[in-house]
Amino acid sequence: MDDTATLEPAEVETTGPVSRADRREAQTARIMDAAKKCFVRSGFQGASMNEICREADMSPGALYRYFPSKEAIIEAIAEADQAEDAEIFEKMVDNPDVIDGFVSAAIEHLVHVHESGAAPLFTEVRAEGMRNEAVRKCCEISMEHARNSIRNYLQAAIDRGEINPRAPLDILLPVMMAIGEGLVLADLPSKGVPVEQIEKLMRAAITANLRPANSPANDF
Amino acid sequence: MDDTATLEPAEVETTGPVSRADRREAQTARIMDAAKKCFVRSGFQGASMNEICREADMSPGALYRYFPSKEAIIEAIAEADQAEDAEIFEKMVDNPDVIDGFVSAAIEHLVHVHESGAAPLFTEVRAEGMRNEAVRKCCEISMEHARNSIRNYLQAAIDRGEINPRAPLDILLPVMMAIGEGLVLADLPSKGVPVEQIEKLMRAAITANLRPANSPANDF
DNA sequence: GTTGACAGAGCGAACGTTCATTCTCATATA
DNA sequence: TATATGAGAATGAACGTTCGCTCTGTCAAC
Repeated sequence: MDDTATLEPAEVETTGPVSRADRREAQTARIMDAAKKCFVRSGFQGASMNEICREADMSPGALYRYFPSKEAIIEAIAEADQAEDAEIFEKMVDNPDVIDGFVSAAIEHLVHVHESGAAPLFTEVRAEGMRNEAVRKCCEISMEHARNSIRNYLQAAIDRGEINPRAPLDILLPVMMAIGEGLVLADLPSKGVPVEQIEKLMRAAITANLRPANSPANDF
Repeated sequence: MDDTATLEPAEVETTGPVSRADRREAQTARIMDAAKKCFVRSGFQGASMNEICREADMSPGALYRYFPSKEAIIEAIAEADQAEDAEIFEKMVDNPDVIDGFVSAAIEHLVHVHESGAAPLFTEVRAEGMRNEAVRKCCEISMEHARNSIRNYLQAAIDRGEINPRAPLDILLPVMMAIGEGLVLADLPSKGVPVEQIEKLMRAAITANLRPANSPANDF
């Protein structure tokens, strides 16, 4: 009836053999995909291993060959989730316009979370991070990674005299990231708010706090 | 050893008797307080009824006289939590300066969540709302309540010609609320960011989007 | 004022179920 | 044959909830 997963040994690619390592990787990914669905549906604690096995079309015995525990699956997902996000803010440095660079990165993140339907998972990871030490660590590391990328980016712009932030970076960064995270978690596009509008308002908010010095006529 | 709760029939107040209804109310509150602690510690699904009973210093049999199920406790807490928040935005209308009114309300909310240590519970409620219909409804109702309060407040200011928002209210409100929620959930004061600084940056962001017409010299 | 029936409150063992995990055994690959 | 992979029944612990019971305070009847 379902059979949604790519499982059959042949037919998927024309290649028949598939090395041991490749199969292991594919199976691991299959479990993580299934687990994500279950976690979104039922939460980390609410999803049972049986539910995940059913979703992955796999027996418990098989699953436990790839992950030693439920906890390990949660951690792997949290890690993958956060690693994905970190990338976005690294591309930011290529944009010479610091405000456009930051806003574009944030919006790209927002669109990515929206389109992949990851907002519930994101929320779940956040909640789990409040009590699960491993998940918290993982979140903090990726957060700090992003924060450092942004900090360097903004500091360079400050040094060039392009912006004159309303507060020291130690204050500004956490606030800007909290604002961004709020916008991402709310998943407004799914509620009918167009991305372009979100971007416009966000840009105004960020501009007001970064205060570009040489900007051609701020219109407010 | 602990005996933290107000349980003893006498001694708490000079009044000895304590009516049946009063005791019921007190016990209900005691259970909800204990449950909150457990939910923060272990999550809605991770906290067991036994854990809650232990925290409330009460047997399961006794607890089930007050709540028919674990689900019912969760709903009661979510409801109380959200009802508390709604109040803050109703007092907002008393402030004639619309930007100050909005920002002050948001900051008051933020401080309240920070001081009551409610951020983890808030996060938990959000996550549970993603899958529990009753909790979702409860969140949406209180959200809409707050949104309506703010909408009326801003619309009046628009009609008076005091502000000229950068976008229609249908767009502006969800964005502003998402920003506010992000700031509340991040609980920045607990990470060393002073409230006054958050307020300053938030005020700039909001001002940039509401665009007060008669404001004496915008400094950006 | 005493008595006795009654209702609400509370207790904690016990229930059936479900959980994460393990074990045993079969199959497929090399 | 040797080894990695898989299935699925089995396991014991923990879960939410229920049950039968006791205790305590209230109040009408006398």
